[in-house]
Amino acid sequence: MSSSALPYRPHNHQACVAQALADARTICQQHNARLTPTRERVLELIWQSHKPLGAYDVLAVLAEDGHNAAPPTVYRALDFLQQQGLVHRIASLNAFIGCTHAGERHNGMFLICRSCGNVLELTAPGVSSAVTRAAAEESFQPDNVTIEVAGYCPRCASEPAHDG
Amino acid sequence: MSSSALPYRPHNHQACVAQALADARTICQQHNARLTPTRERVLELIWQSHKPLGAYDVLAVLAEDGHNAAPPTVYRALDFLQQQGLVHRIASLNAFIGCTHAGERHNGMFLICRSCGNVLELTAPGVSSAVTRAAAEESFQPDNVTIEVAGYCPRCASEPAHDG
DNA sequence: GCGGAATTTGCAACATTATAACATTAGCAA
DNA sequence: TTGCTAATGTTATAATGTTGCAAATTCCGC
Repeated sequence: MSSSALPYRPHNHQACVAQALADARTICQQHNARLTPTRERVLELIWQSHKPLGAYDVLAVLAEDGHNAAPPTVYRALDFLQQQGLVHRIASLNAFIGCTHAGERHNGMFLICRSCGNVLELTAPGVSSAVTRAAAEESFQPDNVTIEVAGYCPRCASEPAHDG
Repeated sequence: MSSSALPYRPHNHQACVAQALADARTICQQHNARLTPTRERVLELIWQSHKPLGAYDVLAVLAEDGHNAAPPTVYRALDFLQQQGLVHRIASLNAFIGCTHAGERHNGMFLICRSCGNVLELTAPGVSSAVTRAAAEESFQPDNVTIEVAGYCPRCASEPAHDG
């Protein structure tokens, strides 16, 4: 269900998407949640690259599909997908990305490349525990942790701007 | 220039603001940056509580002041203040808060109370180093790190909704 | 002080992101 | 079928953020 540093290496992205959709079906079934055609299509679009996609980008593609959709359609689908743990919202970009750890209990951390735009989601236990510890020192009860790191991915750090 | 867990305890907030403004003047002088009246006023407004303030909230108060301001005025002032390290933007809230570690080299981490809305900024070396390490493992060059923890502050965790 | 360059602000319009409110339809079970 | 709930459609609007250009202010060398 996962692999590491995927976005930075060439890979069979078709398979990547197919796997994500298959996982999503399984997960929704387990949750007794309905992965309707609209929701599935939105998930597919989000997964079309490892770059986060804005809600209105999704909307535009739905329009091309011939689907006469309005913003609430997209936001509702995205809300649903987030609740099922299938996509994440990147707060610093107002955009959404497919979760590469769907179904796993995880605390994501996102590495966002300023140059190519790809985002890598990591499970970083060391970071999570450090955050929990720091919060505990202030007697703060964490509920949701957002960690987003903007910078340069290995490829872009050496040569500029890739599209992978 | 700092103290710990300030927002959660009663304190002389007048002095808190005055100190922040005094620090800001010093810092801007050191940077050869101009803390103009508008910028100073915006900083003061941001500091009026330990709750983050939206750009349009600032705008509304400026309007009450009789200042005929438009959005760019506020955003420009906020950009300036961010560049000087005097305020932080909380991405998950689209709002701004005064920096409690202005002038210090720091990597902030924000504890955001879902109940009272107060935000505590921490310097968390353990967290920073864990993030840096995790990024390094992926050969990623971090540039800017966002860490925002939503949850419940000590006061609200016991009894509901304070205003401090 | 004076004049030119650079910074800052005013202002109007616009772009982007997100939500509210209410009507309609689809899925499903008694 | 009937009736309930979840999901979607539809319209309008709210909230957040930006662009571009003109006017004013400030800085700085003279």
